[in-house]
Amino acid sequence: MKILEVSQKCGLSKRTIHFYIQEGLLKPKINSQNGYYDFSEEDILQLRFISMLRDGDIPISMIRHILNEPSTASFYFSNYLFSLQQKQEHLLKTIQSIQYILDHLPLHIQFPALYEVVKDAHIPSFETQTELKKDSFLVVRFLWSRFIPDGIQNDFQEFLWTKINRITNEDTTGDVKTLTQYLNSLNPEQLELIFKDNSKHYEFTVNLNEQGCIDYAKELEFHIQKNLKNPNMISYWKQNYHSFYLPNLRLYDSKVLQDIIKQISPFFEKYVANIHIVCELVYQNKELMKEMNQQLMGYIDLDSYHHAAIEIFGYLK
Amino acid sequence: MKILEVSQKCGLSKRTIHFYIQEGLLKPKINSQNGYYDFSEEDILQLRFISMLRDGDIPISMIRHILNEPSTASFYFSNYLFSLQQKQEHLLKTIQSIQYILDHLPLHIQFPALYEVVKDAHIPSFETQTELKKDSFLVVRFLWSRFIPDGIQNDFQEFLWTKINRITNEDTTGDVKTLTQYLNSLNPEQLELIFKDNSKHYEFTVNLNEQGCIDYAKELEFHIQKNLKNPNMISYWKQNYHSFYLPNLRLYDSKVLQDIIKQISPFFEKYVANIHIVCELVYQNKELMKEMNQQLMGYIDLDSYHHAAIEIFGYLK
DNA sequence: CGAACTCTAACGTCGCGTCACAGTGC
DNA sequence: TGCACTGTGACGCGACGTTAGAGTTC
Repeated sequence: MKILEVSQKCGLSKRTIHFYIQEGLLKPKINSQNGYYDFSEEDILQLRFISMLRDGDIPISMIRHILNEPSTASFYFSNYLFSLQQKQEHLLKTIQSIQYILDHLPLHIQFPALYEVVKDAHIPSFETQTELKKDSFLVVRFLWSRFIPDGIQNDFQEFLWTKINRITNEDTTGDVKTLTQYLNSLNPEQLELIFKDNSKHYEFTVNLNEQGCIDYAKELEFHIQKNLKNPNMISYWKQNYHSFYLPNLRLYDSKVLQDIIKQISPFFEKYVANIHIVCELVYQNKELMKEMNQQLMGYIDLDSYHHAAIEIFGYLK
Repeated sequence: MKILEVSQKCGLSKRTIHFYIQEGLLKPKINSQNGYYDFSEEDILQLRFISMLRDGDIPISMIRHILNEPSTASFYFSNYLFSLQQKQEHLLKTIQSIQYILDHLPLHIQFPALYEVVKDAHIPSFETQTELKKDSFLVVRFLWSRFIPDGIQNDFQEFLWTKINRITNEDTTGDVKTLTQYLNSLNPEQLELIFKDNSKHYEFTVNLNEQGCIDYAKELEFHIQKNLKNPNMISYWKQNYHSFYLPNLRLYDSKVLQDIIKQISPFFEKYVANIHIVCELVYQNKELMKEMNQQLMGYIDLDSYHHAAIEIFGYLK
């Protein structure tokens, strides 16, 4: 399909389509005979998708990130909604101010008087608030969605999911807030990585058989030794421990939440069991554990959260 | 005063101030010794003014027009308010759509499903509506404000002014709409000219004494003759007759409105009387009137509105 | 053959932020 | 002399619109 037809089908100008291609939002085939683009039906769908998001004034870069890694969409939409709400507030106040100006404009408008009217209208300045939403929406998805690979299927699951949201939202430890803050501090590449990693890692561990667990444990031991010798790794871990790893571990460790997830997810118990087996194996290596405790003094708690901590540190690359 | 101090006093960056100077919004003195700007207290006021309007995201060009000719401020603010209201509507709908997306996002976000959710969210596209406000605010000011040079001073005047607004708003002839449309079609320079002209012309005619009227009548005769020989003038008049001159004349001619204006304005009767005298004098020149009727066939009505029409045509430059 | 189409490249928009550079004041 | 200040000039951003030019298809 050539560009004119696509242009008409999507209601976008040719220039706009060229621009999206240039920006890497669309990668149509190229006819090597003449260098013309050859658009497929999928390209059309993608263009329509882009067009719809652009209607909401969603920036190109954000659309690119969403296309690259759809799992981050919740993150971007959630942040975007927040920014729109701020804009909306500002806009409302501005409208009131302009209305005030019009209502108080003298018949013969001259400078000093006009200045006073505008001053009294108190047009608000727009400072982007970085204040965090206390909404746990993002964190809940980040933590638990991987364990429900087929999504919510029935009313009971939905009920439980709502419950998880409520409980997480009522969190008083500050862990949810800290995690939200951490996710917001990441740049898009890091975010993409972490979201991708999340599901890849889940898929890997849940599918381990007996021998797989043993192999993985050995691999982890090896990696932990390597990582402990790498000062960059050590400092990376320490930097992110309190803002990410610890709150993460604590939230996973919540009995209440685990019980619910078990009911929703057919795989969660398998996942927990495998992690448990693997980490117990590594934990046998007393010398290694001692070194870990020394090197990561204050930045690890092998007694309370050792299972997951061992695995996460070994998984670091 | 040097720029750093100004920057602090106004809460604007040095770059921003430089930019405003470059854009002609501010014209501070220049110290010829070293080429540094030397800001006055007035400059500060003006900067604050600019800054306040910028807080409302009012474009630089609009601010420039307002500074150049404050009397056009009502026009710009009024239009700007309208555009903000449209933005607001769009923003509200968009927020609802994004909210919908977040509410319906599947746990595992993949492309085809995401597309469907976004599609069902119906993100509205933003088409700038050129639909006119039926508000007569602008036209009322444009028509009548010049006759109240000292502005509204007391409750009685305010009462009458409100009445004028109401009556004009209820206009059923379409003249108000036509005029609003015309004003909106002008570019900023034309607008500036027409608003400036409005009050200059008023001041001139209201201050004419007996001899002044005679002189002005002669001048008009001369100009009319000249204009009738100028095809550009003829076509200019014809082009603007139905969209501007005629509705203008008809609205001025309204007995109801004239009666009210007379009560508000101490000068209106003088103005009307002078115009009447001047035009009657020109009207004596039967030959000229005949030629006018011929040349402007269908685009003048010397019988119904001859007074003002004669003067306006002669005043054309 | 000419009209309509295709590509790429480059400039313009708007309100500054952010260098870089050269001169000035204390 | 050094450091903070002053000016000007140029590039960058974002999402395209708008030519302009060279090649292609029908």
